[in-house]
Amino acid sequence: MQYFRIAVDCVILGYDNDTSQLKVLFTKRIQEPQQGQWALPGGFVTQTESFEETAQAILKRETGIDDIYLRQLRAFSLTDASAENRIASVVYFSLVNWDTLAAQAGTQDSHWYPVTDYPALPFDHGEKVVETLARIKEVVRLEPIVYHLLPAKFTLNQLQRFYEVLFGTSLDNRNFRKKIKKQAYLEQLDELEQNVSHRPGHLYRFIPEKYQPDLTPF
Amino acid sequence: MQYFRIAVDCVILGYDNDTSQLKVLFTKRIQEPQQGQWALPGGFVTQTESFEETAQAILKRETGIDDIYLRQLRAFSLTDASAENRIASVVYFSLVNWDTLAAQAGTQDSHWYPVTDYPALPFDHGEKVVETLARIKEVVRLEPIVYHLLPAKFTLNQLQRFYEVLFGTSLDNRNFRKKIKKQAYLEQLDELEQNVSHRPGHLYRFIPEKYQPDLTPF
DNA sequence: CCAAAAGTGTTGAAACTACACCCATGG
DNA sequence: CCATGGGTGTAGTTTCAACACTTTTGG
Repeated sequence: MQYFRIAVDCVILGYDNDTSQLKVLFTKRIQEPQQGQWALPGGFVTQTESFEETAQAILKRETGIDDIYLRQLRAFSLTDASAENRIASVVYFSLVNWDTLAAQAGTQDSHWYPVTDYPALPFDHGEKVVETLARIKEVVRLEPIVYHLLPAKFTLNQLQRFYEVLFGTSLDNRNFRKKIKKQAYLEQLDELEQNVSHRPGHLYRFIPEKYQPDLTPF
Repeated sequence: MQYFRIAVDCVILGYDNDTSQLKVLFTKRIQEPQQGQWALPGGFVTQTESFEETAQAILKRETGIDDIYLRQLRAFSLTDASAENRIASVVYFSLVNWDTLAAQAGTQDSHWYPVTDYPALPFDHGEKVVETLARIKEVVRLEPIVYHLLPAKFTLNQLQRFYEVLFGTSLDNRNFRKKIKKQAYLEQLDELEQNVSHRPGHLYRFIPEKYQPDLTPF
């Protein structure tokens, strides 16, 4: 009978509103193999933890934040495989609000890379990042998870820019506004953007309770 | 450091065109715990296999079929947990063409239950079935995986009935036909349904190559 | 007053909903 | 000729795509 060690790898994504870039967090590996290389933050599942608890601990360690959107991508079987020391991994992805991050710049041992431009990763970590991004595009179309990546208050144009960055398209501003303003889960606030050197936009916020999944066949 | 055994559990779904029922395959557990109870077919991952290979072996064993649509749902951490003998599980779901099945009736040790009415399952198997069905509804809206469940040649009304069963709604026949006939991946054949005591329907088939995923933001 | 982004409306095309009757086959 | 399900069209409504100019603010 075969026994495995199980690692949890986290694809932690943040969105930098200022530069309109989606970023992913890597950490320097402190152990062999591949010591010193950038890789997905991860850790082994311990005796008493669920996978999700392991993931939460990794997120807390890497970002300092407790309450983070977290969702499993899937399990990968051939991570770092060798007959003697076989490791499986379970990948979680999480979306963090860049504004609430202390270490936006990264540290000695961790760095946020744009998802469009990051170093080669060891093992199957590259595949994990790519698959996560594909999955997020799917989920975004079904549920408004976008809001985990944006500040609590945002303008419609910031929201539009995010969609454009994620899908790599450009959207018609008027049509986008018409469509998004019909969503019940968006609320316009009586506040304006601050400290911008142009006409300030109205701020909106997301009301998760008002989101209802669409259960129609097509 | 904690070591795990990893099981693969398979949620195997088939669609019975005659009764318009979606069914799931259970097998009798041959070992303790819960010996003799109906449960998801499963098996442990061996030394040299990937999870997917394990799943394929289970499918072959249970259905006799090699080439089956197979997709990972996700990993579950607390399956059959005890501190001494901790087991993780990875759930795959697969969609089989009921027509090609030898043992549609089930055997002594395996049985197809309607997804609307099946016995209580041990461990977290019930949760796994429920989550699989929810996931399939999501995926069906994005990709035409429906076709794995239907016979190679089918009528539009059979297809409609399937959607109705899966989503538990009823669809307008004329509108359904208009919509589905626009899909490039459906081809009308020069053949009619056989052996029905009413006007026979035209047969259609699915052309997977013609399916293009929709990559638009909304 | 200039630069920069916010905000707004209309029109034609396409898609969606609702709805009722005739047709082909087997028994 | 009866029962059963197969197959079809239209009209009103809604949604969608395309498109350009005025407004507000900071500097």
